[in-house]
Amino acid sequence: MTLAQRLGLAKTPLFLVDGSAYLYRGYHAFRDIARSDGFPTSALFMVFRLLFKLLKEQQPSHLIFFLDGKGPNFRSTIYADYKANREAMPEPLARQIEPLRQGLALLGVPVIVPEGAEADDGIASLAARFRDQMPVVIVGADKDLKQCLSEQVALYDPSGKAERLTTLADFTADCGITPASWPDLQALVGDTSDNIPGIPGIGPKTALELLRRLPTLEAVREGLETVKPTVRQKIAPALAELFTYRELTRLRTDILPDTTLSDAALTPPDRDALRAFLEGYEFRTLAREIPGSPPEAAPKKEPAKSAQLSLFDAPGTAASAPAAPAASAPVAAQAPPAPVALADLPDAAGRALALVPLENGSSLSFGPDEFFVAADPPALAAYLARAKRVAVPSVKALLAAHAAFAALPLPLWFDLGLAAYLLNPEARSYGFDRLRDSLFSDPAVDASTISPSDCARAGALLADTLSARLETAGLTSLVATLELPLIPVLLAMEQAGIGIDREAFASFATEVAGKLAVLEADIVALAGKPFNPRSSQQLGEILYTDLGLKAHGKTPGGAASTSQEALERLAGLHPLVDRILEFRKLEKLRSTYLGPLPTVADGRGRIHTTFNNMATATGRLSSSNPNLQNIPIRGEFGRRMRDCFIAAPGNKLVAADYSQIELRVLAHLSREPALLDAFANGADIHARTAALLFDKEQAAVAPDERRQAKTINFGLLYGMGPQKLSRDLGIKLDVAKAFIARYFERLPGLSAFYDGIVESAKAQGFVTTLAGRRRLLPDIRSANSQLASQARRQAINTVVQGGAADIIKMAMLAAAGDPELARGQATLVLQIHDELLLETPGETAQAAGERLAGLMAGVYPLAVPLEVDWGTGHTWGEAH
DNA sequence: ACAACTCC
DNA sequence: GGAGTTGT
Repeated sequence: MTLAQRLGLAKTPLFLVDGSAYLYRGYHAFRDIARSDGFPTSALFMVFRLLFKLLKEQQPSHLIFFLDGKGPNFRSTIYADYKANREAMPEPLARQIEPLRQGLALLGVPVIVPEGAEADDGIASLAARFRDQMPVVIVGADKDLKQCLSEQVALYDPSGKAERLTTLADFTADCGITPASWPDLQALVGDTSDNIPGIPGIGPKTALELLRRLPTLEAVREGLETVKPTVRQKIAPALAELFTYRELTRLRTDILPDTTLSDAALTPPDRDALRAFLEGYEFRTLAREIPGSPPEAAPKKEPAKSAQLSLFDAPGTAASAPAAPAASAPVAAQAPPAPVALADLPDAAGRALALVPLENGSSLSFGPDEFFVAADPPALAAYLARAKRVAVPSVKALLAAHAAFAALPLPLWFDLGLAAYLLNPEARSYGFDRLRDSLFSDPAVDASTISPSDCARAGALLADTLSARLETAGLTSLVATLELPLIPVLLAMEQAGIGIDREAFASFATEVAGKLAVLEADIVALAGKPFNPRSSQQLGEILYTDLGLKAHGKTPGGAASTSQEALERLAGLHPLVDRILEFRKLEKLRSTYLGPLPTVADGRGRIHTTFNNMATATGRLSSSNPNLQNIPIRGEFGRRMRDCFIAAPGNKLVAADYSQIELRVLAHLSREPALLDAFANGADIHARTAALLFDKEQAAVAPDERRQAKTINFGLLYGMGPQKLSRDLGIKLDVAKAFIARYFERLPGLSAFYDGIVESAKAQGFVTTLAGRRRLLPDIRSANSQLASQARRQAINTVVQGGAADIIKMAMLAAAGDPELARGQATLVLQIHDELLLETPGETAQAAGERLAGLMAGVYPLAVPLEVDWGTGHTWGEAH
């Protein structure tokens, strides 16, 4: 049944397709789809499959495919943060745009790219303009499109398994407000994907309740006195911003003034060219759907369906010439590399900006991967060696680009990204472009003398600005003694990599795959109908709708949760539940570790991660591509997994980890006598806490009491709230509250320490760690109690987690610079927050372990001893 | 983009 | 509390 029939329309509607949305969705959903030569085709596949479905089922006469306009649009001029946390279009997706335009031209589908606006704005404008001439169906899934709904305009999302048709009636029944109030709703609730904060503490429920009575922000402002005080308090201070947010969400209805209905008319496709195009991207099933295609031997998928495929014969049948493919001008032309120049050369006048264009006229660029267009790195390095200071976006990236730079003395470098990170470790990114732009919007900086395109001068100004700020913030020595020296160490670790045992991986993977196949068959049989157990959505439907099980908790998105925690509460109620839990465990193992890791190993069977030193708010490192900091260790498969990581032949691995480093940092900072005493005497800290909490001798503590104390001890590092504790422990909220109260009563030093942190954070606006690292926490002064207590938890966690991060970074420096370890040819290979992994010739392994443990334990004197557990072995599992 | 899972 | 990766 066509949509026209379902909607009771007399005419075939005009279809307006939110193309950009489907490109991204296809790109994300089928990341792995690519042509056999590796060219990514995921988004193309999604779009053409969608269009074929539409053309086939709906037989439209008019349809427009919209893409987002390039570059900044009017929204960023209203609000600088708009979509600020959205990255540029990923390169594999960008490469599909030109082919997409060609294919659409062959298909006869008109494409519109609204200039300075987004696809949604074009859709809203044309829907409003044409809806009186013919009914409109918007094809898309973006929730903001809901504001376009009217009697003549419906919203349709055919992608995915369950297609969705939303009409005005559906919307009204659902929300109880008119579509025109949608932007007002979003302004209140916020939208993370558009970086619209909304009002903290106001969710969809509160906002809808409000808007049903007062349907616009204006009405809310007028009737503010009638709003109940708890809500009013949250809204009142942000009233002005709310209007800005609404403008961002509100789609424009006044653009594309010159577009007429005839621009939306489909033209007949060039079937042969289209078929060749689809085959060229290896979309063989799609190609075969085009009438006149050779039936092809084997596949029995859709035998005689081509009879329905009159779609391509739509309105005027004549096989007229296809519209010319979009100009084949280089759409994806890369932005020209920013010319750079950041060396402060000694000069009579003080300094001259360097120029860095070299003899051959090439220049340095600041791309994350490529620093050189054509420059000769050794020549450049020699040139830079004459400088007093060289500022670069990322020293680590530069050193990684060519070994020649490693010869330059470390103090020469000024790392712009690192400086910006240390000044505010919560900013989104520290790329040069972002930093440069920030200069021009910073009221404290006079950037009037430089032009935005002059990267050389911008870079130098940035270096001056950041360096002065580091000084003011007391961060200079952190850079000089810890963060900068760590950079070559991290790079060396990345380059060393860690070996894997390919055979161990293979046999483990085979075993897991076998178990998964059995489980999946079982699961589907138990469910009674085919479904994908990887999909939480489908699983929720089976569990909570079909089987009628009771859901425990919801996801932030409002759906019934199928999380491990929720599922474990259902254990025993249905055999499906246990299998799903088992399936999830194995599937995670397969998809995250067993499958991908062997494929990223180099020719010598070693995996090289990237350690990011500007990623976390607390000063920890992070690891990515692949992440080697979350390799399983617990559970029945942990050991086996770590046994897949091995030393090179003749070598051994040494694993050394700090015991309870965060609790020790806490003991040190708080000087709480009970903690100091426990650690000084090598006591079991959790048992000791339990003894204190339950008023008994440590020897009399029951295992469950120890477990509870352990949960509290950990919760405490995270700033702990009674809610989370009661959930984790499975106890009532007031019991948890009483528990916490008693805890602080017995450990008064902690209580005082926490108060002190919060007080100083309030006074200064930031907290600092052992090494002087800082984190800004403006929210700690917020009148919004939710925000304030979140900031309070972050304050506590940052000094503890960040302090531990400082210590292990010092240990890494000590290990990397230690002559004894160097003599034994021991090299660092991994850091996992409280653990260091070293690879060393078998003969020196024992000595290296002892040495490493000694260095780690002695690197920073705390009020309690730092204990280090260590071991060696051929595999990582063994070394533990 | 979200939900789920891994680690410390 | 802090991360990264996978799947849909």
